[in-house]
Amino acid sequence: MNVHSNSPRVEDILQRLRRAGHRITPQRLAILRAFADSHSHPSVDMVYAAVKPNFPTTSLATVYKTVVLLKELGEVMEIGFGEGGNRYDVRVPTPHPHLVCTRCRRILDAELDALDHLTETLAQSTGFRILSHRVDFYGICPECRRKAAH
Amino acid sequence: MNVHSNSPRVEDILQRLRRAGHRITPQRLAILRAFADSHSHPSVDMVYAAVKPNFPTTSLATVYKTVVLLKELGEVMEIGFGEGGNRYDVRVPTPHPHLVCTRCRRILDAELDALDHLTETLAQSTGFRILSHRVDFYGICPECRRKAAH
DNA sequence: TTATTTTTAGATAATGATTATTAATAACAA
DNA sequence: TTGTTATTAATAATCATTATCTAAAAATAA
Ligand SMILES: [Mn+2]
Ligand SMILES: [Mn+2]
Ligand SMILES: [Zn+2]
Ligand SMILES: [Zn+2]
Repeated sequence: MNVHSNSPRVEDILQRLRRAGHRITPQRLAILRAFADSHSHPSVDMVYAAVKPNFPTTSLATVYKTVVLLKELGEVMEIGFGEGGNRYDVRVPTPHPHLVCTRCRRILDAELDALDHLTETLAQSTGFRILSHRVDFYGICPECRRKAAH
Repeated sequence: MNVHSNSPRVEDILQRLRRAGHRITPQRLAILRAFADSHSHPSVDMVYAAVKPNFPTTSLATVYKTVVLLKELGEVMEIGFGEGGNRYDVRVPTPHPHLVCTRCRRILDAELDALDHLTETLAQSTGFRILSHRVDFYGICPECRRKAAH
């Protein structure tokens, strides 16, 4: 496999991994690529399934440990869901709103320019020091709506 | 104990429990009151701890089963948190924004009049049929800020 | 009331995603 | 190439929640 076939995002992370003294193993590279390639905020299982064909001996525990490492370095954001496992965003690892389709389980990024201003207003009115947020909208995505309209 | 010492909210729920053919047991009453009395969106463990002194034989499983029942009837809203267990809102069992203090773990209701309009705008621009939401702001509450400023 | 039926409580086992453990392996500096 | 040591893979442990099962309690019938 061509060593230059990585996205800029993957190259960035690889550099910071090396700088922090971590080793670049084939497993890590494959897991990292799987995370970065996905646009649907994958779960650990989804990444595991994507890596398995190329690295059949890969352990699920290794995927989990890579997630912990990437979280520590701030390179992945965990989106917690009780049921059916957490989801991850390696492309944009900072808090931002999401649209969650409850039918196909896809998760899309949402644009909400008003959010920052809203947060500031809330902080002023409540006295809270707001440091982060979790903003999810649940519903049915356009594709699932089209399918449902037989 | 006076049978009329319940809040209107508790009375409402009791009526609907009876109407649905469920029995009002002392355990259920105690658990229900503990949920309704709390302003901090308690966890199952917190409710269990509140009930234990009055009903020492109460089982944790009974608290969990009461939660399931109340969820089915739409009388409690579950707020999922991966770490340390879920939290519950019996006072306002419909989606609304929350302020979560990451220091003392308290959860407060937040007023966000702009949210409905925001949701509609987002639905229009994305084609999603938005049915629900989860809006949490994480930070340090005023009391914890005061304590931190020794 | 007493008997019969159904619901619920309490104890505890099972579940499932995640984390911890540990011996074997391999990345990488010298 | 070799040695050091991080990492892997397999698997056990964890922990909140759910399921199971029996006894007790409550509703219902007789
Ligand atoms: Mn995202
Ligand atoms: Mn609330
Ligand atoms: Zn969909
Ligand atoms: Zn606080």
